[in-house]
Amino acid sequence: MVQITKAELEIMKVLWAEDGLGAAEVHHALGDAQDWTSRTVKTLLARLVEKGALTTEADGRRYLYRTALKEGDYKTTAARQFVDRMFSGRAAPLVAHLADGRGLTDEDIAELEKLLGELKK
Amino acid sequence: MVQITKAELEIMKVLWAEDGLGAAEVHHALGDAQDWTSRTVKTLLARLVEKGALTTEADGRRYLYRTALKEGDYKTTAARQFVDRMFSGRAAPLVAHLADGRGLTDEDIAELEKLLGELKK
DNA sequence: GTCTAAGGACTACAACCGTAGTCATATGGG
DNA sequence: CCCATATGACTACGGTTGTAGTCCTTAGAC
Repeated sequence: MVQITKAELEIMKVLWAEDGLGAAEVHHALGDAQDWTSRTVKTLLARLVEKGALTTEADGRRYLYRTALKEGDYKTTAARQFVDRMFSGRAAPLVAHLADGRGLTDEDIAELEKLLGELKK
Repeated sequence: MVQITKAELEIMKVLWAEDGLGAAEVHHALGDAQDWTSRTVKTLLARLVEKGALTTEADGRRYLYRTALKEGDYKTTAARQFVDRMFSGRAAPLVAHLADGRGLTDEDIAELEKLLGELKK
């Protein structure tokens, strides 16, 4: 699985939300969330293409960027890696730590219960 | 919260398991898990001290290293950061992604149910 | 007492990351 | 037709990380 950094992930999020944007559009979509110049955005896009996480399609004299890495696949792998590194692969301690401190919302708990119900089938 | 890298985390794990070891003992405890020279281990220990994640206590002409950062605190923060970055802070999608693919073990599911039961109180 | 070996302090160095700048080109507005 | 501007290609640069090496001191083996 491709390794995506924190900054690059922000770019991927934009393109997962709307695929096939040009660099300027990605920059715009980031808005104030990330205070990056268009140069920075383009560097990150280029690095993602190099890594194989994005593909380009010529559109006149610019590129449209498309995700080559599926959001779900990436997140599944990332979650797994994280849990392996931090919690020896066990999900329960992870959730316990999340609950600790900030606490899970009631909604989180309800969703988790529903999920567990499905998993047991 | 101190930022701890992947390699540094391996060192912390050793000291969380048994606090107050010397550099050579940490190196030994890592065993074959990490194929590092003792130099590398000492560099990582020094960086962790610099970051404030460990403290030293002189023991003759060597140091004993002690954790200054509690395992639970660190893991809680790390888990939160990860969930925020990847899943907008929602726990349920994270668990869903973990379940996807490898699947959670029955034990995981049982633990999670127990945990949810406690959380609802 | 002398020499080796273990320890800590300091230094190294390439790859990666965040954040951009420069350069050449090409296009659309006037 | 010309020029500002947008775009992509390439380059930059300091900080972090992984992975060590060198140097100096000192304690213990003999």
